[in-house]
Amino acid sequence: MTNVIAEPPAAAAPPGTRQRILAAAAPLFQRHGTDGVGVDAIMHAAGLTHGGFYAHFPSKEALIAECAATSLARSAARWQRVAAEAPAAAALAQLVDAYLDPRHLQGDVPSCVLATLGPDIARRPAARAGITASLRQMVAALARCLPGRQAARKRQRALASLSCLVGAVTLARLADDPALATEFLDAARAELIG
Amino acid sequence: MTNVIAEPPAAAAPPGTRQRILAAAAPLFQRHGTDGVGVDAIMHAAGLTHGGFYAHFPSKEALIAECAATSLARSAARWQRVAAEAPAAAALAQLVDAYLDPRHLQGDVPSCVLATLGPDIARRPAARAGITASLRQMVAALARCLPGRQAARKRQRALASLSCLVGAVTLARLADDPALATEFLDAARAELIG
DNA sequence: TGTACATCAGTGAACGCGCGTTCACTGATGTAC
DNA sequence: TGTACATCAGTGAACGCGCGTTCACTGATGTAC
Repeated sequence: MTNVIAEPPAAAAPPGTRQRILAAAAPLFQRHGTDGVGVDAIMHAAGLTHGGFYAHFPSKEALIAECAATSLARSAARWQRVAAEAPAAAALAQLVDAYLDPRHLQGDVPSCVLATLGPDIARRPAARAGITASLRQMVAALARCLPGRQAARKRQRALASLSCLVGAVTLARLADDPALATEFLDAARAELIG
Repeated sequence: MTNVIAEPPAAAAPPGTRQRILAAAAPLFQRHGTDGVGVDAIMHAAGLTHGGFYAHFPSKEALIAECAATSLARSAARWQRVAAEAPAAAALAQLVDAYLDPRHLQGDVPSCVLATLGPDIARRPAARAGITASLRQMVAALARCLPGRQAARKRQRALASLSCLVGAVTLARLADDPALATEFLDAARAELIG
């Protein structure tokens, strides 16, 4: 520590393993919460032992941040693609239907991090900073799909629509009754795509 | 343990202390997450030492469940009161404005557990079971405030409106930029009360 | 009124456990000669 | 082609710490006589 010359970073690991850890962590965090899974369980799910974790990430906190960021970035990229390629109404229907897919309520299909880890991410500065750009992209993509003439009005509706989507999945996961859960999803869909 | 005769339950504590623990725990859970605060910190905030906790609650899990349940029950009762007493449009405006109050974004004013602890509660069966009745009451109260003739349509809009409220606060807390956060709150307000 | 005793909410030391993190080591891979 | 060596991703034992929980104890309160 007295040596001023910067040491080389901890040996570069092959990119494949890093991605495997991220891929293993994402669904575990979603299902159990970020505090509900340990580094041990994540590495085990990736087919490795826990000791090797720190060759790929400086801390669990960093993994959480990167996990949230890449997960939402992937969603944002897909939204942008759909919004750019499909006609507005069809694109909107496609995004909304995918987001409100009832299979997200079971554990088997990974859902959106905003609805499954939102408040958790909000409390972690690094994670929060890492997702905001994607959040903007998703709003912009939604705005492009919405009807209306004024850009400001479209943006406003996009912000409210995204809120409705995230809230509906949050509440559907919260309701201790499958019928009520489905009602939340159906009501949001009806509100957003008539 | 070999004695079959049931022992009396752990000495009944005065009701005041129990409420103090609940009142101390609620804002801490909201700010730091349920895994981010220990029994020690909660009892300290209530002006007690951690050892006494188990005279009032069987476990931290039980405290979390009761905390979420009573917090949302209080909200539900207020919504029902407002919906019953004020004219529909005024009641809606009052509920929406209170819910989207930007002061909830700072830590000082307690916010709604749905937006601050939603996914966390959803993962805990006891907590989830304890809030569902209040969730229904809030939907019913909102439905009474919304314009429309058919009850089914009003209920549908109430479900979507609650989703929009919860999602807007979740996203506003998530956005790493105060301007974007305010946009989410304002857009939801505009969507719900023109 | 005064004394002895029972009650019991709250105390704080102690427990076992699991977590995040570190680190000396292994063993497979590939390069130098 | 074969041997010796360097590299380094991954291993797994070990660490310190904080957490949820337990429990023997304290000391204030109130009741019995």
